[in-house]
Amino acid sequence: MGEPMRHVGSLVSGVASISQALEDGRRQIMGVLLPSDFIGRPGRRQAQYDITAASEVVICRFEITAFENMLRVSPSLGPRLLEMTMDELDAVRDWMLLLGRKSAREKVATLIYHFAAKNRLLSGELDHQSWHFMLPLTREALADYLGLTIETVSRQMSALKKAGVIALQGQRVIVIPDFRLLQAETGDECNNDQLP
Amino acid sequence: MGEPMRHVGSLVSGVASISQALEDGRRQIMGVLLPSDFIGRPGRRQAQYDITAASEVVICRFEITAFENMLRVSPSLGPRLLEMTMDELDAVRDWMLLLGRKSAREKVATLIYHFAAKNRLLSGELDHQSWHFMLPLTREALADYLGLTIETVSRQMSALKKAGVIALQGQRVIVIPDFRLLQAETGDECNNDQLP
DNA sequence: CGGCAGTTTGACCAACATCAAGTTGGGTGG
DNA sequence: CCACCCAACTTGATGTTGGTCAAACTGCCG
Repeated sequence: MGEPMRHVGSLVSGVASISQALEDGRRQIMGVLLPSDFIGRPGRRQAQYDITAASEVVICRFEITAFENMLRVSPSLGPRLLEMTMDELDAVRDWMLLLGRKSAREKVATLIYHFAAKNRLLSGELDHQSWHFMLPLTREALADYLGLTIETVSRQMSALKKAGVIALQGQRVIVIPDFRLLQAETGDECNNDQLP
Repeated sequence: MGEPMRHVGSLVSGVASISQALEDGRRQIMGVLLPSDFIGRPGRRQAQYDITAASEVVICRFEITAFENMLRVSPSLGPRLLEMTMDELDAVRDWMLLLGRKSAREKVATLIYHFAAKNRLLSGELDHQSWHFMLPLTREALADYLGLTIETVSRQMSALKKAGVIALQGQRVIVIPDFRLLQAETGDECNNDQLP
């Protein structure tokens, strides 16, 4: 409610989250926005979700009407946006299985696995089994993304550390000695064995 | 895995669900398909989700390649599909808040509220405060949709009945004496007061 | 009149939340 | 450069919600 949305855009650098909250403060993050992700909804003038920066961000934004014109004129833009929207829909549907059916431990393992895999893919170093990267979210954001409390997230991270599945350098950097060990904790049993 | 998808389509009549499962049997329904809903994903040859009929259904289906040609040729089809996909994305994001942050009672109340509202809208009789309709899903499907067990769904239905928020006729027909009473149980506190 | 799938109810238990201290570590001012 | 500060995080004790296991109930169909 309040002023209408005037822009859509795309994230150029940094990390942000898209979330929704109940009046009593309960919050659910529905997605983490990374560079190249689209923000906003052409065809609608009313924001429904909160976009929150999780770091310094750069956003490339368009007047919403201008973007809608581009959409009408450029023949490649529509299919591209449809493709991105469908990818997002698939990602969000996968996350629903996590929210509705996974245990706290599986949730935390899955989240770490996802971020690690994305980082590894971007850097192109697929040959190493071990890996380390920086979590772009606070524990509170992690909790709101997983449908857990901060304390439960923290406890499960400690448990995974004790089990040797991950190691921590400081509070944000995570080391993964063996990807398959981590994958085994996600509950997916996905036989995507492209690892040696 | 297995044979590639050869068709996309749209639901003409009946009710179906789209779901995903873990190997140990845990299942999450990610959406309920009603007449006019689209099924499938142009641009992809691999089914990722299970579509399960919840009643007799009629489906209008297309060869996936034929549909992709229509998409290229017809100028109104792309935007239409984009609009539908974005609507679905919004619906699914709203459901994530339910899965991650709502109590069992709020989940059950929200689901009943949604089905009732949709039915009421379709029938056009917005003037009555009370309403009755038939739940199109078994308790098991309800549980898989809400991320709960059958038993918990059953208990919460009984609790709402005892509280006078709903009444049951048989096991599938639900009577709602006062919509606002039901809405108050959803946890949304949404001030959409278009009721008298 | 069974038979059986779907549902309800009860007793008990485990997982996660809540409440309450502690601990860590990065940034700031002295 | 050090000491302090404060937000973010961890850990522990306890409570509550929803899951599990088990038994009865309903109603539809043969």
